[in-house]
Amino acid sequence: MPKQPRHETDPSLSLQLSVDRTSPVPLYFQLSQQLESAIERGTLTPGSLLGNEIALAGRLGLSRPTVRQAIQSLVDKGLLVRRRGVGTQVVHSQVRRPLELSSLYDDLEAAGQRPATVVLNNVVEPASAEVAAALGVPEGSDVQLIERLRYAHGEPMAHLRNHLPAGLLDCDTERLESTGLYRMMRASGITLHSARQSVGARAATAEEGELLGEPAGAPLLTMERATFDDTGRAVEFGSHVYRASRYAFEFQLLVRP
Amino acid sequence: MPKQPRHETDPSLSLQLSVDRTSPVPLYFQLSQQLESAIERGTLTPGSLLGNEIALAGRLGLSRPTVRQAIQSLVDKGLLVRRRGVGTQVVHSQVRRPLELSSLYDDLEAAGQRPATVVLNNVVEPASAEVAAALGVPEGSDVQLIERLRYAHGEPMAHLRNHLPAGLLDCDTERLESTGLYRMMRASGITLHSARQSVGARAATAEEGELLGEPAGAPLLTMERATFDDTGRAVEFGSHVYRASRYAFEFQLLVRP
DNA sequence: GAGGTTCGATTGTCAGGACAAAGTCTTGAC
DNA sequence: GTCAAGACTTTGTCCTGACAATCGAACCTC
Repeated sequence: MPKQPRHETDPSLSLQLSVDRTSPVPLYFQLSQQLESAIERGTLTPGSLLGNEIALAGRLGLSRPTVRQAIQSLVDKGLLVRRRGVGTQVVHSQVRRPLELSSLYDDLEAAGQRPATVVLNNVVEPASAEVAAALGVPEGSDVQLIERLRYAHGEPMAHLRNHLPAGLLDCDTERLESTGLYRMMRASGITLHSARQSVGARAATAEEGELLGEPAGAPLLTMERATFDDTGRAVEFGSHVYRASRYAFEFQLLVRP
Repeated sequence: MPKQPRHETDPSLSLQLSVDRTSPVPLYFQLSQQLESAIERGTLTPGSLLGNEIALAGRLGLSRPTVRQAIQSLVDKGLLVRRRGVGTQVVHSQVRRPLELSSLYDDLEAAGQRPATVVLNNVVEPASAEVAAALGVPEGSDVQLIERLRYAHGEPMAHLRNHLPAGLLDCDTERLESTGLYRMMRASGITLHSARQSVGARAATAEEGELLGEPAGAPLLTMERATFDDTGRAVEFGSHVYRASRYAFEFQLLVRP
């Protein structure tokens, strides 16, 4: 019986990889996008080895650091795994997205559930102690309160209470009913950086039950979230409750190596 | 009035940065750790500019790529922000840890709450349809079931049900009561890679209430989690319930740029 | 045949240089 | 005084080259 060669045929050979040096898009990014779409498309099958970096660089006319940068970005996304002395492998799938700072609106829309919003309240009020601490503003100073009810498929889904520093955003009620809060922030030039979240559960009060169409005492999923931009300024503090019978948080997370 | 110079005094000058070239620890890692601890310690204050990369490299006797690699790792952690033409700034705090795949045991221990575990069940049984799908094994094949009650400060905290592929881990009951499941996995050479989680809420059944010291119908926080190693193999599927009155998930997350 | 050893393959780390792109600041024109 | 153009600073991208660390497999010894 003939010996098997150590490596199967390099799958990246038949991959039609190429880069455009006249494009303003960085070369490493062009490469990482092509690899990522090849993985999603299934051209690069899970478990298969990517050819070694030096050969890949030579074939594409790139330097090894550039190729490494492209591969590294996919490793960070959890799509590839590198092993010294072995090579770079496509992860055996199961990876979707590693938990973004997503708005409920975007999530529902992406899931094909037509989201709808009713603004219950949109006023400026003095900050309570809790809100002031979360936003890093003086207690009693002006903050914007936005209170919304979010529907999916015509059914109430969540009760959202957000506090924003006053004047940060033009909180037009009509726009709030047609899109998500984060989308409005990004559109107005705020670059979101990080968020601190707390997810818990508690029983519904009579009022909450009324709003959400659940009996009093029904279990609710709660989330509190403070969001910060890249200067460290708090841009939003939210206290939300979700109907546990209709909603759960789903997310993927990666182990940092 | 005299003009202010553009830059305040470079804070990294008084930082006692140094690298040990005889150490097996990579140079970029030594540097990033020193910077990180300086940030945590408060020596590098939020908002302050790090000296430019080239000067920093020269001062430390390193090359610029090495310094960049160190800085980049902290940017990925959310501790630093780079701006072209401006410099690298320490993020205005608020960042702790960007959500790890942590075990409840480690979390409780880190919080100073002495965790304790009682193993209720530790048997091999045939996989149900749900478990088989989550673990990627045939329905009815052997899987290990571990059922535990986790205490903190002597109070019941959570009811943990885990299913593992049979034979993956030596599930010694005594070790299970003295440490966490993930720690056991890592110790036996399994490299955790990613997990898919779902967090929700529901009312406690009578049995659950009994176990956890809550009345029937009390709100419980639920988590289901499938964990995968770097070959894509499912190594664990857990269905856990937490007392909502005593536990909430807290985590930080970063916006991927 | 079993076990340790050597060796090739592959990624990890590091250096040094060059130019491009973007933001800030100063200078100058109006 | 205001606005625009240009100089300067800083990070972003890319290249070439070199050696170290680690893994897997083939090889050799016992």
